[in-house]
Amino acid sequence: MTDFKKMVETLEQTTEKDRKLTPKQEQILKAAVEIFAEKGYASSSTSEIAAKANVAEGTIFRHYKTKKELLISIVTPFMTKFTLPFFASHFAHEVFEEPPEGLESLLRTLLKNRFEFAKENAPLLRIVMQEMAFHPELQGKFQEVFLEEIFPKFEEALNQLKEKGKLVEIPNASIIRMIISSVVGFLVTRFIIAPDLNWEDEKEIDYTIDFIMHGLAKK
Amino acid sequence: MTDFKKMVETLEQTTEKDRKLTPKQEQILKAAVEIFAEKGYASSSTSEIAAKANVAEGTIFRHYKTKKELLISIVTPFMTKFTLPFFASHFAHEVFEEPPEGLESLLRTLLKNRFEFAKENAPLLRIVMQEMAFHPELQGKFQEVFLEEIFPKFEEALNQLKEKGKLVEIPNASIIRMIISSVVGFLVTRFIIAPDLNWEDEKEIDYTIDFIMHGLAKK
DNA sequence: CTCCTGAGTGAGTGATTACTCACTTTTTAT
DNA sequence: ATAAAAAGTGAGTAATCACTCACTCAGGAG
Repeated sequence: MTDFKKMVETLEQTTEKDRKLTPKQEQILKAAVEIFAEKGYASSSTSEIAAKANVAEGTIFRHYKTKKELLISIVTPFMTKFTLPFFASHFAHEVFEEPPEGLESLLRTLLKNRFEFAKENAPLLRIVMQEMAFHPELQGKFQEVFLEEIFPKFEEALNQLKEKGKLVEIPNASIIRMIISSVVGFLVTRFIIAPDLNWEDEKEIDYTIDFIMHGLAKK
Repeated sequence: MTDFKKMVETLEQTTEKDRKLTPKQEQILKAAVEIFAEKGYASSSTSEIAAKANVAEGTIFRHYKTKKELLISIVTPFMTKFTLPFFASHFAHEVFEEPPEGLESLLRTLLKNRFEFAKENAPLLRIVMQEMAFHPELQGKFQEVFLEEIFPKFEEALNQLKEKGKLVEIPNASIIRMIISSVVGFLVTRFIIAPDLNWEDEKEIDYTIDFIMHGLAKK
């Protein structure tokens, strides 16, 4: 009985992973996210993070062996959550229903989900885009999550649409690149480059979807 | 006669600006570009740059007062050259001729130019994209060059096309965002994210142009 | 109560940093 | 040929960096 209980606890720990955080630990993560986003990882000092978190510098290294480990434990859960919607049941199957707007509803779901997520996690988005280039560990996570999970699902959906003659006949990789360029280009402009403009989000989302739809429609 | 000669020389100096570089100075710039691109500005040390350039560390500071000044004198000419084609005579006027393919030829010229430029300056492209976020001085240059020069010319061209009924009726800012997202998305994927793939450049350029053209065509 | 473990601390450490400066060498002007 | 200016040098410096360590403290188990 106690064994079973422990088993459950262990299971919860491994699935929830980063729950059960000390208050100070949360303060550290919050401060680190803000400072990393503002000045970049390399220009942020652990002493500054400690100060902003109202914590002794040693406390940081009690929980994270190195500064880089702190970065990774910030970025990894973000990347995992970002990809979750792609495994939501209706993503891959949405394509099969409602033939006329198969791609459109797929895109709309995708874009609206990612929009809300980016809105609530703009600093994290910034950190990921900035630091990806320099940390092989992050590139590894990205590959794991994008190339091996998202890309294949995406490709499967595109093949279905091509068979129905709804899509231009160009390589899937090119199509995916164009979709992601448009989506990321919008999100980055909206939340990183010019977050203070007076954005009409609903309209911009519609424009972006129309652009992609017409750009990819069978001629 | 000598006065006239001096005048010409002065004129050449001010127009050519950063010519007449010492050999060592060129070595410094070359090494700095490589190291900045590889590890990022903040993680690059002046001592490492000096070593790679086969130069004493003091020599760097003889020519550039600070490390940041070195970065700026690398990035600024790049940004200036990148915008030059937008003032080439046939860019703004191209729209007026050959009504049927006004936008297409405009895009093709734009993309092919920028493609070749990015190809020859991939490390610089990387540095600009990475460091823009953290250095207000670079953001200022960008604003100067993009918002006050490129954007207006772009808008003018788009308005002409709209009058001819060739373009969707959505805000110019959105159209420009979509075009640039597609172009930059292609260049970044091609030269920064996955430069080692077997790219069929000609085809990808065509796909990208077709995508933009159909995405923006009047419905 | 005692013992133990994990959280929290902050002064201390060696390495590295951007930058300086007194000096030598090279280039240029006359 | 000579002087002045510019280019180049490398040891030296103060500041800052990520990280360590001996320690205190709180609280749960026995």
